[in-house]
Amino acid sequence: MKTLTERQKFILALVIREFVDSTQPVGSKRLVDAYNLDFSSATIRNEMAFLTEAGYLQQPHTSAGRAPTEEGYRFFVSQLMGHTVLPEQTQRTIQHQFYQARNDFDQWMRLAASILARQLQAASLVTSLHPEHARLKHLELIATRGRQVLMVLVLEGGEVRQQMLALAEPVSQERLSQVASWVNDSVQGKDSNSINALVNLRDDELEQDILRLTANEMQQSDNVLAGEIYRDGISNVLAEPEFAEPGVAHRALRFWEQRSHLEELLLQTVLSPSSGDIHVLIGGEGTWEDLSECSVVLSRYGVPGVATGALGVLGPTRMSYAQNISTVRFVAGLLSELVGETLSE
Amino acid sequence: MKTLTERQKFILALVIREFVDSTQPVGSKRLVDAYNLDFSSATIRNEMAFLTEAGYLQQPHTSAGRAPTEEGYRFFVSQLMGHTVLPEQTQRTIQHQFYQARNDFDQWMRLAASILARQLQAASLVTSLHPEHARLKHLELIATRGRQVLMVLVLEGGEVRQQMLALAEPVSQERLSQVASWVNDSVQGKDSNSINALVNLRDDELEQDILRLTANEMQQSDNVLAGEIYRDGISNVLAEPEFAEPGVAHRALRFWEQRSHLEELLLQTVLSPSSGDIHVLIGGEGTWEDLSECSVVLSRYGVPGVATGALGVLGPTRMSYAQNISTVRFVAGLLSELVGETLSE
DNA sequence: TTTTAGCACTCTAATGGCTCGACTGCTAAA
DNA sequence: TTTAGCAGTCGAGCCATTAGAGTGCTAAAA
Repeated sequence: MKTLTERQKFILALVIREFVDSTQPVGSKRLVDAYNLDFSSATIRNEMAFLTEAGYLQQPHTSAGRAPTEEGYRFFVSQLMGHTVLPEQTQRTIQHQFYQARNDFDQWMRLAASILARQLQAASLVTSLHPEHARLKHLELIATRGRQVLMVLVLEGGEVRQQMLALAEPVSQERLSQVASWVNDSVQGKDSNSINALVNLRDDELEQDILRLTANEMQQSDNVLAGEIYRDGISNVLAEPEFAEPGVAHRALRFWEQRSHLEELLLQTVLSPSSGDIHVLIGGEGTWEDLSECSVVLSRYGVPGVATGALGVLGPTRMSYAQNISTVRFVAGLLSELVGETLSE
Repeated sequence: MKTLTERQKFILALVIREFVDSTQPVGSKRLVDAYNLDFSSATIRNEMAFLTEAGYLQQPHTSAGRAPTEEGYRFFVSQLMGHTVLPEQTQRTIQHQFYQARNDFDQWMRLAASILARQLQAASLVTSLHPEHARLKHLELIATRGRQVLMVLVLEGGEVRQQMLALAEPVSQERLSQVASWVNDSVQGKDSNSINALVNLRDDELEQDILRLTANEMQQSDNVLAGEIYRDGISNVLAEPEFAEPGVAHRALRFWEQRSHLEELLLQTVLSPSSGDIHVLIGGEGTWEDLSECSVVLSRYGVPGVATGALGVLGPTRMSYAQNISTVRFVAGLLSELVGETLSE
């Protein structure tokens, strides 16, 4: 990778800014005019030629202006952009919206998605909050028909899981309530391992079964992505000009719609062990074919080691990275605070 | 509305069928060739002219073939189509998929959406099952921080609601558990009205508060659309040729994404008191501007009077109505059976 | 050595004219 | 009542042309 002079960096940043604003490849003359530069268009042309050679800019065709390459965006994000902080006014607006919904615990994530989508005119994604290690708060067993039993687990932190069980033989509601009551008395606050360890200490077969199934369900709940993934604002993205071609739009939408794709994306970025602060994926990064025209900004939120989740936005590669990153960072921070207040007892 | 001869009905049905298959306006000659008709193209032309006059067909321009009008589709669906039953093989495929997920109670709706989307290459929608009149099964109160309390309600039928409360003053977890335990003993199986009636019989302020809040939350739960709306397969729809124009695609997507729009749509069709069997909305029906190129097939499912929900598909107006309607009907029936088995005790 | 004015060149997007072909509606005969 | 035949219509596709934006290069100016 060649090193750039200060002026080259400056021009690269300008080109990106202008391209993001105008949607059009930017030419040397236009750039000089738009920003009242002290250089002539010929100088800009020379620098642009260099930046193109270095792989940071590209030309759609010979007689067109320059557009940033993915590499160009990456350089911009990592070296040029710096830390932007959200304007006070915007911060207050967002805080206010959360304040209004402070009681609707299970609506926070939906709200976060809605705010991100509206604020950034992008598609947003928020996973539900997930305890790192599930602990049982309460168990409920509800007889339905014959051997069918509905099991409801309330976990510490408020997450709820339900599962339909088919027992070996029919059991009365009274018997079920007895078992549930015993389980609630003896294993409250325990995690799946401790519960599993209890199984062999009991003689009663039904109790054993229930303990086993409870532990199993809680193990499943330990999967970071077991909960809901809230999405919003995808129509914002498809309104962008780069998605006018039906093929591009269709690929992006297909990706976004498929939960498994999103899970993979999250696991390989913010949910990976080596996860840093904020992840920025530019143009699919070679791995996500369907996202070739898109960029993704992701962040983790919550209380590390206790309960966390992930959130982020997807937009065209030609997005305002400074704005997107600072907004995602701010919302993640805000949500983390709210969650922290709720969890710390 | 003019009455049609048998032959005119026959030709209308053929034009619709051919148009649905080919995506192209169909001409008289093509129709004769494709179906080996016993009339000449001139005869077809005369009949087509009549059908156009009557408002069932339209020409994009003078020298083009005919395409069905929305009125034409409506006539077809209500008079011509008849009752199609899903092929045995398809029925078994679908049943099999449900059988495999029979224990994942809360996954049924998601699965139903997925099946509808895949089977019909359309966008699908399934609301979560909703009890007509919520009854309390279990209440859990969890102290979090200071005056904050997480309230979890488990309703009969398995629905779960959680809400963050801010009490007048801090209360210990023991006290909360006492109150919860008392509530569980005394109001189990009661609906919101009965619970509200209890409030004034108690002296304890905390108990009164909790009762009030519980009743309030259950009333909210009585709203038919309080639960989740699962969606799938919207990318299938945007792949259809009529959505190649970005404007059309964007409008449809914007509608589909906005929960409030879907709620309104459902309330005015399958959830309205006068609801019949299956609802078919063709081309927005003048009410839904954004759905001008779309049709929607909706059905209610569940056990009437006990717990119900709605499901359906959205596709281009040029859809195979017979196939869509019969599939929606079948899946709704299947889901109703499953739900019925689970609920009847 | 760096910057800039000037110029020849390139390529797209837009425009207009042309043809081809798929339809139609109408008329007159079967 | 049906059909063969025919004149007429209109969009899609295919040039050729043009206007305009932008480039790279060269040689002069700073």
